[in-house]
Amino acid sequence: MSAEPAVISANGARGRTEKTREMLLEAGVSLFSERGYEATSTRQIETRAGVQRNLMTYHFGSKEEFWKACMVRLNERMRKRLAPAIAQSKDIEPGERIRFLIRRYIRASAAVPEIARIMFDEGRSNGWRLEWLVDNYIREFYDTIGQLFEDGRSSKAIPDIPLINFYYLLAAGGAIFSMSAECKLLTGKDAFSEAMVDAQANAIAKLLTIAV
Amino acid sequence: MSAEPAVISANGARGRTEKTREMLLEAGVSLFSERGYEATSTRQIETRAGVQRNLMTYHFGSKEEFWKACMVRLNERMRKRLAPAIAQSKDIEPGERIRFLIRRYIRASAAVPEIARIMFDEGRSNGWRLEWLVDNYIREFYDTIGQLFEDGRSSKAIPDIPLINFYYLLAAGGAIFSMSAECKLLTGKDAFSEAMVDAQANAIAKLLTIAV
DNA sequence: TATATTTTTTGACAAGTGACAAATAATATC
DNA sequence: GATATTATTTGTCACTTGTCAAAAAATATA
Repeated sequence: MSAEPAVISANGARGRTEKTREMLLEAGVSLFSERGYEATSTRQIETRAGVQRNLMTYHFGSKEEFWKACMVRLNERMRKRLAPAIAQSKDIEPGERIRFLIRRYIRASAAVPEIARIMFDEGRSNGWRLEWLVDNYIREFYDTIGQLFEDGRSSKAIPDIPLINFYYLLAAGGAIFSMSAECKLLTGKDAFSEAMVDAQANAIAKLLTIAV
Repeated sequence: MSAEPAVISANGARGRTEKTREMLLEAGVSLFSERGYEATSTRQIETRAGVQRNLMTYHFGSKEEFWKACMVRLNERMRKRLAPAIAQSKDIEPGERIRFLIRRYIRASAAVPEIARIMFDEGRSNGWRLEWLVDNYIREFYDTIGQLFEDGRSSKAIPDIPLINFYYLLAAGGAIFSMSAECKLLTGKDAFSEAMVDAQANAIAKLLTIAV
């Protein structure tokens, strides 16, 4: 009754701290994507996380730093979904490859709709958040899409439109999931249902590629 | 020096009041679309409008009613751009008609980018604003698109994808203008330049229709 | 067990929020 | 010109915001 409690305490302590941070990050990701940065208060985040007031400041220093931590987490979540798709795509013949990747990207957009929401939000006006997002993630993503675009163009798999428009159409492919509340109210349909995600993935893949 | 000032005063009075409302509405439209409803304060609106504090409450009753007035104004602005396009389209042969309307719609989205911004913003989560927008404008717009979609399908001018996906792709066609700040930072290009608006209109029209 | 460290809890703050009400100024009506 | 109406200006309210600081509790280290 001396060694074991010590170990349990040690894990319990780290576990408690970790859980607090975890709950806060999860609440932050959903609230920032639902309401935007300015419209989300630290107290709202703490309340949804089910933790005490001021724990966000303690664990992350400031609302600004906390937001960045949320973005890191979101991006990691997206990366984990896209990485295997990219790996798998290597074995697919060039013609079908783009279509496959677009479908997987749309599916990922549905699985992590918070990213598109935040991009639509932050992309509107300049500021430290947009700058941070572009510097840390968006630029790299854009370059990746650019590479894929060139490959697709040279293998005649992508229609003749400029990269920029292709990129923003791809990004906009997640709009239906971003606007899931409107979609439900307008059409009565759940944007996240398997059928709907499938339909959207197929529609975007069909439109953004040339049939063989 | 008695008759003239009276007339000027009379016009000046109504003119002054009208100008206050005008300045407020213009400030509201831009601020609501830039930052969203919750993140925009009445004092910010009044400051940008260049009018005194509390004049928004006086002229519109509350922030909520003021927001609705801003939405009416925005919708009117969009309607004025789309109405002539629809009238013109009657003379165009069915095959080319959809393409023409899509191009005009995208151009209108560029001319009034605030609408798409607010839709991306409010479409995310339920609330009185989304409900109001759907009831007053979005539902009607969706039905109009639905009509056009059916016409386009029966004349084989639109690819075989469901209406919902077609609709959200069309709506998202304005994303590049919504995210003009990101676009500029990412690509260095102005999303509102004539060349870019043209490219986007052509790209969406090309992808969402079947070439003859 | 005693002590040091980390985490949680509570208290407080200056600044900002939307809204109400009253005082003042400007304009319309007679 | 006198009076009524409308518009603007100023004052204030209760509430929320992000953050700092200190007290309290929990855990780690010795």
